[in-house]
Amino acid sequence: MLELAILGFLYEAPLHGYVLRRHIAALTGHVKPVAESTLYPAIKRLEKAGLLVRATEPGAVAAPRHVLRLTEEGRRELRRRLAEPAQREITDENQWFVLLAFLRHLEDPGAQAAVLRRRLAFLEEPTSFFYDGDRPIGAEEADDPFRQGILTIARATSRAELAWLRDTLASLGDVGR
Amino acid sequence: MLELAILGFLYEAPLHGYVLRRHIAALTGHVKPVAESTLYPAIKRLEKAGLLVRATEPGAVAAPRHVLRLTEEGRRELRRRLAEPAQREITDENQWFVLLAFLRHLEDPGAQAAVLRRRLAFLEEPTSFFYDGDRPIGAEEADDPFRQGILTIARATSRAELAWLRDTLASLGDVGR
DNA sequence: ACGCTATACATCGGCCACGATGTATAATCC
DNA sequence: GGATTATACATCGTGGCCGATGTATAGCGT
Repeated sequence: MLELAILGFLYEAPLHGYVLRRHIAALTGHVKPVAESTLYPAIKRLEKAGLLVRATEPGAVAAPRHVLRLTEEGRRELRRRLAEPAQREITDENQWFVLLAFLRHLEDPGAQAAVLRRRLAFLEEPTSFFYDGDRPIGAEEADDPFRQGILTIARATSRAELAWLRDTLASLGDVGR
Repeated sequence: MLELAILGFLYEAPLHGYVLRRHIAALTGHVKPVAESTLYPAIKRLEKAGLLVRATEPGAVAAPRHVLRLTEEGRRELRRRLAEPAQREITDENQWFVLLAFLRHLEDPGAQAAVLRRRLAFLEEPTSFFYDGDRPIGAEEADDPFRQGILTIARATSRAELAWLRDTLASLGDVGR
């Protein structure tokens, strides 16, 4: 997820680590703060994999900056990760949001629609959080207000996202199944 | 998060690993499947910490079962973790939902309300996913439909949860700030 | 007869994330 | 004048999570 965010932001413009960090903090930081000690090793991994290169520039106000720029391979890799996301990136809202943030970099509307359809299929599967044996328990019959809350909130989110997905798929010219 | 789920389910009744796993899968599995190779080491950690004990029973249909039962210390630890959640458990919806699922085990409504108030404070903070410099970018002006979607969905979720939080706080007899 | 699925546990290696800590400089606040 | 904050990088150790793999037994379909 972190690597996807790095590739996504650098796809738009070369950045140095510090600015990159602030972008990532804005995108996911309120939910899951990104530690510097996670970001810098991640940058190193991507560099080692040949997906980005560093150029050292004298620092504007402090230490010298390492300006990070995606290689052509890095640009291909971002598009690949966007087009073929892992199932976790479809199901986990945190990861899904990161993917959505950069989905515009897939130039083919059909490929974009295909990704949205995977999310749609996931949301259309019936899922409950609690079961009585095999029978799913609805929000009305949950035995405490907190579990009711989970079901209520999840349902509201799901409804909003389904509406948005269907609208967006339609405007992408997707003909449905 | 996993440990909290284990403690939470065992607080209600002793279970063996396999059933515990199915409960956890129902609670969080559609978003983030729980691997057996994560569950069993987690159980071991909790056992080593003195929070639960195992009793081996002959297996009903297969291998012998290890029935897991919380110790008094384990029960105290669950209540402590519920009453004093880490900030991540407040901000990350996945973790927050697990916490909510077991909040009923805090017997004091005041303590329950205090936890909900922390989530309320978090949701009331203004947060945007994207910035133009320091200025947050709203859903209307986001430059692509996918980023618009993120903002739209997040807003819908937030609105639903805020309504539920205020209702529930009121019914817990919370007088507000 | 054979394979598949469910029950029921367990280990191992690798990767990744995080907190703590370190090293500088420059600006701002009190 | 001293402390704090922001900029800008980096390492290290701990520990969690995961995929792959292993070991059994029992039932069910074909």
